[in-house]
Amino acid sequence: MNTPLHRADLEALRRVYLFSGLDDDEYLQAVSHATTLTLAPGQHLFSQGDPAEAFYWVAEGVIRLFRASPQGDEKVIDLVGQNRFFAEAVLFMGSRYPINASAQSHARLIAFDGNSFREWLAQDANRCFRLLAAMSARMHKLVNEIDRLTLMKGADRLLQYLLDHSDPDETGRHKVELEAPKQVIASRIGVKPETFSRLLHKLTDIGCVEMDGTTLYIRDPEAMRQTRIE
Amino acid sequence: MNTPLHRADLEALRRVYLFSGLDDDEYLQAVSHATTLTLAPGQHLFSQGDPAEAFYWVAEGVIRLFRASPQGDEKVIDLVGQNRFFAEAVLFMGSRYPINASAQSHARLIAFDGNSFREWLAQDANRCFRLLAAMSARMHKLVNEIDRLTLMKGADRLLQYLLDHSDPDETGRHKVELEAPKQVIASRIGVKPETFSRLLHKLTDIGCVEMDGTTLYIRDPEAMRQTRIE
DNA sequence: CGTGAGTTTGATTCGAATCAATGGAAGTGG
DNA sequence: CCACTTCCATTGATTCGAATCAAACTCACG
Repeated sequence: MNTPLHRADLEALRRVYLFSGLDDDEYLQAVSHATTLTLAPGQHLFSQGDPAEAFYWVAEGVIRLFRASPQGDEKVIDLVGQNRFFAEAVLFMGSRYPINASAQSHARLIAFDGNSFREWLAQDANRCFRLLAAMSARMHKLVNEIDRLTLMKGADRLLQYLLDHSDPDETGRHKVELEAPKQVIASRIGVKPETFSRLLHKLTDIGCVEMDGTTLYIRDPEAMRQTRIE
Repeated sequence: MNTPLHRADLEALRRVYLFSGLDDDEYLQAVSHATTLTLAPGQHLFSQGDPAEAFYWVAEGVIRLFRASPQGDEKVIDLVGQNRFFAEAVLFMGSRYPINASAQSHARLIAFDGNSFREWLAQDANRCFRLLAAMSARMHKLVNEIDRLTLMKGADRLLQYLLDHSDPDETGRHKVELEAPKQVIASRIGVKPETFSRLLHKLTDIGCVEMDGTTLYIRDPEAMRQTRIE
């Protein structure tokens, strides 16, 4: 289902770093080959090894990026929410996606055709610089991820994840809306669902966290940021 | 210790992807702000959080890139050997190195000044494309790394590492020269030294691998590539 | 209501870390 | 050249975190 871009998406996209500060011409040229597509919850977008012909921006919903092992286990590499790009790095690589992507929820995506976008980039080194910066940030995140997987225990990774995803709400408490079912978050932080459940309970027992269905509240984020769980 | 580039390095650098296919002018301009520096074994190059003013190419030796935990443990992210770049992604980021770098052995590096190099890049989108490609490849490697850390057991990661670093030698056997002390390789694949030792023995017991001090021989790489250790 | 996916809880197993000690190999200095 | 230190690798005993296996429980949905 490919259609032109909605008005609202055009405006939102223009504010993201990759496109900010462009004049009208430049911008319209950049998005001229972009199309909207809609995914149902669970719908598959691309698989590891598929030829990479486009990259994406999430206008609405959550996309699950994951690797699958030969045994059928899957490891969620990232959950990509609103206003974020994914798979943009692939445009300069072996031309194959290194991961799988599925819609975690109902989602609306903006797809950028790879060839057209490369042409657009090639016209101006400044445009490339934006992309380079975005990719650097992405790499930095991946290194952090490796670091956490090796240097931290499950409980620490969970806490870290919660802190990274918390927002102060009306009452001043720090709220975390889980962006996916718990088993998916579990895979994201690198533990099994059962372990995830237990870890979460440990955190509530200690008093770090209050749980209320799919939303959590963190008691004292600042104090916690240094904390190690024992 | 900063000195101009050696003749041999100039020629070798010219053959690497980032610079290949440039005319003399372009190339000389690219390396005009590059300097040679020499590190003694164990010498520190930069720390996580240091302002990033340069990136590097390894002319000789091995550089250890690593993260350190507050507890003092360190995780080796990568061992960068001859003819490879590192820290190039940082030029477009927060201007701080996200990792530590030390010389694992005696090493000769070519340092590229960040500002000058960015200027050089800015002159031509094609130059940026080379860098984008290099960074994509790097990201792909990081994703693989995460995948292995979460989806595979220690023995599998070790085997994988050995396969990735094996070369067929004169006799047709597949040889692996360990690029660093075993404890460092251990950290690289994400296990403790003691575990590394035990895993290596398990592999030799099974008959996958022959060990001879710092060099290893893999019996049947092709068969092994699919293998899971149980 | 039933059905089934997602979550929780409990008992058990397993992989790897930890703690502790021994065994080289390389390098230093008298 | 040998004693001595030091770093690195190995080996064994034990502990610990997390996976696995198995079973209940919850709750949204047809």
